[in-house]
Amino acid sequence: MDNSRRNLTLEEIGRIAGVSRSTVSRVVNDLPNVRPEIRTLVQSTIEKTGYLPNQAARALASRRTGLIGLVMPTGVDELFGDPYYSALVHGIQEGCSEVGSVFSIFPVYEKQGQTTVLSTLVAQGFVDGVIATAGQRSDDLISALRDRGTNVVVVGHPADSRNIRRVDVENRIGSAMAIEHLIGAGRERIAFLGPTAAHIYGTERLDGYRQALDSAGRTIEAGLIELQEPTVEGGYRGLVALLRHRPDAVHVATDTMALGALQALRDQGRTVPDDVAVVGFDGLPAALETSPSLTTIVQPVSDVGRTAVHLLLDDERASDVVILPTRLRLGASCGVSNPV
Amino acid sequence: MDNSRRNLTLEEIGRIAGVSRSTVSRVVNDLPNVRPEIRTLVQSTIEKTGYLPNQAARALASRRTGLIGLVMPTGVDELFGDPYYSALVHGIQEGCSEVGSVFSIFPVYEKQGQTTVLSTLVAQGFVDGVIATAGQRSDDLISALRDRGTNVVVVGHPADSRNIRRVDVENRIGSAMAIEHLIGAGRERIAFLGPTAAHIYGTERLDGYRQALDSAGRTIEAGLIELQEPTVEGGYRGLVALLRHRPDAVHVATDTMALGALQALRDQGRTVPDDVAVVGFDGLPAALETSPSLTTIVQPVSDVGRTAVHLLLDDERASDVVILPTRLRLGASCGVSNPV
DNA sequence: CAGTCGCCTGGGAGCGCTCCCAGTTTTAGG
DNA sequence: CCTAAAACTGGGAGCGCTCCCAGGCGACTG
Repeated sequence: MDNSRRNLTLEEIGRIAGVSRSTVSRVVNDLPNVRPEIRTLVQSTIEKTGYLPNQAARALASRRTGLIGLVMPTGVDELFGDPYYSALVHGIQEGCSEVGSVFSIFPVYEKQGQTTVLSTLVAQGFVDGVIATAGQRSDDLISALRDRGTNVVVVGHPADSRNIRRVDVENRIGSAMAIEHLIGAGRERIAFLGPTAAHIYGTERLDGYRQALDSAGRTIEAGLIELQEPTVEGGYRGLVALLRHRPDAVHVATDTMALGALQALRDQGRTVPDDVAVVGFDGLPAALETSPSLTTIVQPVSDVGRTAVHLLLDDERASDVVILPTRLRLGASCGVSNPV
Repeated sequence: MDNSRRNLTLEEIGRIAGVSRSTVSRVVNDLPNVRPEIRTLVQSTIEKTGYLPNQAARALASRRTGLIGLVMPTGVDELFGDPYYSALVHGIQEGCSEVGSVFSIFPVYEKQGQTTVLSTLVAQGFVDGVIATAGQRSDDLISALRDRGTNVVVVGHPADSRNIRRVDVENRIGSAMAIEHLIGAGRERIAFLGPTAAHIYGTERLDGYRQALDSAGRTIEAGLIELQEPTVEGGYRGLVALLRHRPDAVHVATDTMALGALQALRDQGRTVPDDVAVVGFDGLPAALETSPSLTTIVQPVSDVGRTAVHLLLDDERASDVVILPTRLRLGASCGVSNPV
């Protein structure tokens, strides 16, 4: 391999191999209509010269870059450490390699006009499309991208979801499953502990809770519903508040909160699942390591990432919203023995 | 703002404003030689039309993209959760906004030929330059990038550092400071607990330990040197092993290992700093929250990131290697009262 | 009032690629 | 062996921008 500074062009490779720019282009892009021996010849001169196509020129001519961006309006501090994002990134990565794109994370800080900076970059030519996660801080950005005509797919449910393609999970059905499971386990006073109303997924999960109780003919007791920040601390506080209303089960709408809730139950001398059964939501890895292990509603985070990539690159626009199913994963925290 | 699908071009903006493509370009790029009233006029039509320059065309013509990439050959799982990376990313982000570049993280998985994929992307036109962190897994990649002629700056010390611009910290001097501090505190049997030899920074820190003891006229006892994986567990194991040689102080060469070491000391019934003084290395946030709080050698991670960006974009190539100083931060784990 | 300089302005010439079409060669068919 | 179709090949015409140069114009000089 030649380590020359300057990069060669298609034209030059063609000159060396004794063919035209077009033929070299066909070989590089693996297109048909090249005689096998010519193809081999060209391939070997590409190899020999260490030629790499210029992405800028390619992007300009073809109007595609082969780059997909994940914008993260959450600070990097949150990103680093949240297992949800880790799984999501994995899924996106997988999806990208399936479609032959490259994947890159654009961390966005909220300082002055960063949103502007971002849409500038993203809007024109840098990327083929953008995946963004819904959340209070990103919703403005998402709307801005949509209004700019940027190819964007949202993970989750932004406040303004008009005209936005998105991938989400069955929040409502998932939480309903959790409640049905607890009812099936003979629980009478089932509480809900979830994130504040600012988080749309939380509202959806609360809806599922309400619907499931309703369908079972139970009354919904306001005191058995507690909303807190979706953090470990929020879970702890929320559970302490709930205990005053003597629940015998609680559906904690995020596993992170469930971690706090389990700790609170321990500190308050309640045993899980005997005194209080717990069912989480999310299916984070940490939920497998609690004691007792957490029964939870698993969302297919990795599939969400993969699906987002495909949706982003799907020209046919088969569907604008894809909702992926959630499933119940039994642990020991709900008082039901593991399935066969 | 007009949300038309198709993006306008410089030429079209010019036509609307009644000026030429060149003048619009001057306004967009904030170049001189435009009459103020014309500038205002053009700016307002740009505003009105929502025009954004095409980055691909710009990159092709100017040979610059304004994008800086951080390649992460460590799996995303490691990345997510390592506070070192979090600080580094912050620093790079800062540096980028200082020079007006955009910053993007390229996660690289080690699957088949990902290295190839990466250098393809990175080598041509996508980015102006790449920042890579040194480490066993990334060293091949770094060499490959260098050989391709990619503009690259390495953070840390790769195995093969010939012809590579890099930013590093004073590992040797830092550890020497730690030892001098412990000597000054009256410690007699000072141990070293660091990462295995595969980690070059660890070797440098061990060198600092040796030099400082040497300068103080002390003998170096092989049993007081212990190398383990640079994890919390490694720190725990390493400290347990060291205790057989009755140290009254230990310099743990990474704060992560120090976390494990402190736990081990606690489990073994030793008090810190009375029985064993501890000085760490890195200055991670977690070191502030241990009990007792960890005295440690702080490396300016954020500055490392900023410096890397400037080095990457520095045409003059003022210097090829920048070594940033480390400093001692006093905690309670070394048995010296806090400074005034 | 001519000459010079500076500030502006417009347009040509690419950057290296893709896309498309017109040619040329090969292959198959009659 | 001729012809039609298929397979292959080369080059023109951009993609939208930057860079550079030539020219226009007003202001200042002597």
